Amino acid sequence: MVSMKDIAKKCGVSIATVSKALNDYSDIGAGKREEIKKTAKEMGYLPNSSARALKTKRTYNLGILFVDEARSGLKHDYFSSIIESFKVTAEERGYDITFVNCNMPKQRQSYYEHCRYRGLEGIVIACIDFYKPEAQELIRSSLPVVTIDHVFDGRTSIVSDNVGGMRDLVQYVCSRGHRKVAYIHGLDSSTTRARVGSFYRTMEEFGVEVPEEYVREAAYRDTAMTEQITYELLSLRDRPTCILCPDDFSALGCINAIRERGLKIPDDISVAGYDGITLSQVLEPKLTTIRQDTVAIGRTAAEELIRLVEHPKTALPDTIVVKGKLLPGYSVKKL
Amino acid sequence: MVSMKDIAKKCGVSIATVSKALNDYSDIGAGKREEIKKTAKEMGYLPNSSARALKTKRTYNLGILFVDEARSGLKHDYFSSIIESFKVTAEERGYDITFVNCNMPKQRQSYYEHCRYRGLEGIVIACIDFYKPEAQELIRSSLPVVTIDHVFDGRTSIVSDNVGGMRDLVQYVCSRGHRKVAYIHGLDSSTTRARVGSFYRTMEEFGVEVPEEYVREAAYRDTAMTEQITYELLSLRDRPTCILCPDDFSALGCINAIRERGLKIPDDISVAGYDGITLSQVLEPKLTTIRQDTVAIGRTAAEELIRLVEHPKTALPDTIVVKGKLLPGYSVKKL
DNA sequence: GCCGTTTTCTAAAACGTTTTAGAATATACA
DNA sequence: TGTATATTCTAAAACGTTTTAGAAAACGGC
Repeated sequence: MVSMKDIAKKCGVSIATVSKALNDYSDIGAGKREEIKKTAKEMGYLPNSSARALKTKRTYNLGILFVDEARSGLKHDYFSSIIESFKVTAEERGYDITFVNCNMPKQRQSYYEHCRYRGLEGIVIACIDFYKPEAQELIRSSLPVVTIDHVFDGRTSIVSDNVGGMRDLVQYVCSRGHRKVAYIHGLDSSTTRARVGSFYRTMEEFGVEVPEEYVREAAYRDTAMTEQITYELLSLRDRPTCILCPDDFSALGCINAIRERGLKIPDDISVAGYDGITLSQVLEPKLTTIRQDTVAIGRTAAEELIRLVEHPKTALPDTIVVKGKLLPGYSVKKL
Repeated sequence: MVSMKDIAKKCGVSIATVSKALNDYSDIGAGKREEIKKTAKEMGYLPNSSARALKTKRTYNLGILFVDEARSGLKHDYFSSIIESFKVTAEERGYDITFVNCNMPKQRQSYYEHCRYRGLEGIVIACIDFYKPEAQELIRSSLPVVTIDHVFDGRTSIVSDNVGGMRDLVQYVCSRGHRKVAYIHGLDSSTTRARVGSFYRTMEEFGVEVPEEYVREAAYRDTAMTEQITYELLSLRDRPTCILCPDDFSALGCINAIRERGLKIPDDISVAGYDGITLSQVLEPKLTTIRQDTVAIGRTAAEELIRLVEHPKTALPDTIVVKGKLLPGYSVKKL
């Protein structure tokens, strides 16, 4: 590997001069600068990021901690879209992205230790069990951290507008005349709590008291559970006219159950999802859902994290809410 | 940040001794070693990977180049599953994963340059336009490279068994009595060519000549195109009894078109996909498809890449074919 | 021709490790 | 007891940068 020393020798100058020339210091004469740059290119010189990092204490490397219990981390459309957007923005700003290791073998380092070891300058955390001690250690650490869809006191977090999203969805459903609305919500999490709360409140605004048996729980993306629960909802004496699902994917289970019973969507019963992933708009009928703005979430997360890294003094921690958008689709009938 | 120097001072030994103690050199007395390790832990010491990399020329960092034209890189279930598996294996072997940057701003580095700069020890390439000059530069470089689903002379590649997979699928379809089988295949690529070739050959083994109008082309995952083409296939005087789709997701377009025409799957017409993503087994009816073994592909890619990195002499480049598995589902009727 | 500036360059230290070569001490053997 | 051999430790160089402090040269003004 050709280093600055080689260039210095070839150009008959000192290493310092090479460094300054390549970094456009005003110190160096224009002629010499160009000559050095030229021979650097000719010799195929590339800077060594390790050496640079060692000296400057800047790695321009961000970490991304992203693993869910189900080991389906990257398969989850919603989160992988966010990551993709985060990556694009970070790279445009000159940062690389490294996964925070979670499967290390011997001498197991904690998340935090691993981040320090690798010199990651900031971490974005998503889709993880935020209450694991290891996660807490990282979140409580002095490293710049941005969390997604989970708020921590004194830290920056980007959250999808679950309250507003669910409000819009319920308002749409109610405005189409539905009053008997069932909600199969996800397992307990801050996201779920926000949506459930917003569901109840908005229904109340429409003067509707939701019967207890209309509100059920199923794991996100678990079609088998939504299918089973849908059967039970359909068997109620007072059957709902519309079923809200935890997310678009699990809505498939609901849809299957409905069709299995020989009912038509939306003629006999209405269905809505949440997320607005590609799938939802390809189903027949198009699913009524809330599109979460994954691009904005990812981009904002990157911008905020980089702000924390580059201006630790002035960057105030904050909770940023990213609005979603109703995709009306055709799965909710006008009564 | 506490460094070896601090530990050395505290323990009253030299830096060299600290280094050796922490790295379990036989040089250091057992007592001293434990004492040093203990105070290192107490002081919250963490090694500095940049310094270590600078000295040892080993970063234990692998790159992953993964971006498709549609910018939907991480959304593609098949590839993101592979990545996930690659990541798990690499991390177990002590390597971290960094994305090879493709959105750098000024002084744009090529993929190759970026890999060198970051000291990535090996690169896995997937889901990219392999013929871009920039990709070629990387593939032809001296860096250890493993490609996925694309074979390059003299390089290691992991490919899904498209020939065998399509053979199994066609054999299954034919064994259920189908002879009029249409195939909507993906856009031209080595993967597509393998599948199309295998399709024709296997049909031939069953003594069937496939009419030209049965073989159509649609972009992968493009439901609008498969939908349109399915309409056309259904309008043929001699309509096929089974339609093979480019992949599971795009099969949705096909299914929608069929239902729109008032036909039932599989009673009136049969459908099959390819990939075996979660979605396929959640559709009603369960989709007949080939499950590509993304876990094995990712794991093998990591193992081979690490082999190339650690044993450059003895690691021969090779093409490794990973078998898939037929998921019969219920979308192909027995005639 | 002298002095003060400006411009252009360099020496050398530093970042935090690893590692080589060798020093110092302890141990074994005769 | 003296010598050969292990054992345990250290000094110092090296990895490839960046940066500080200052040297040398060129320039202007008088």
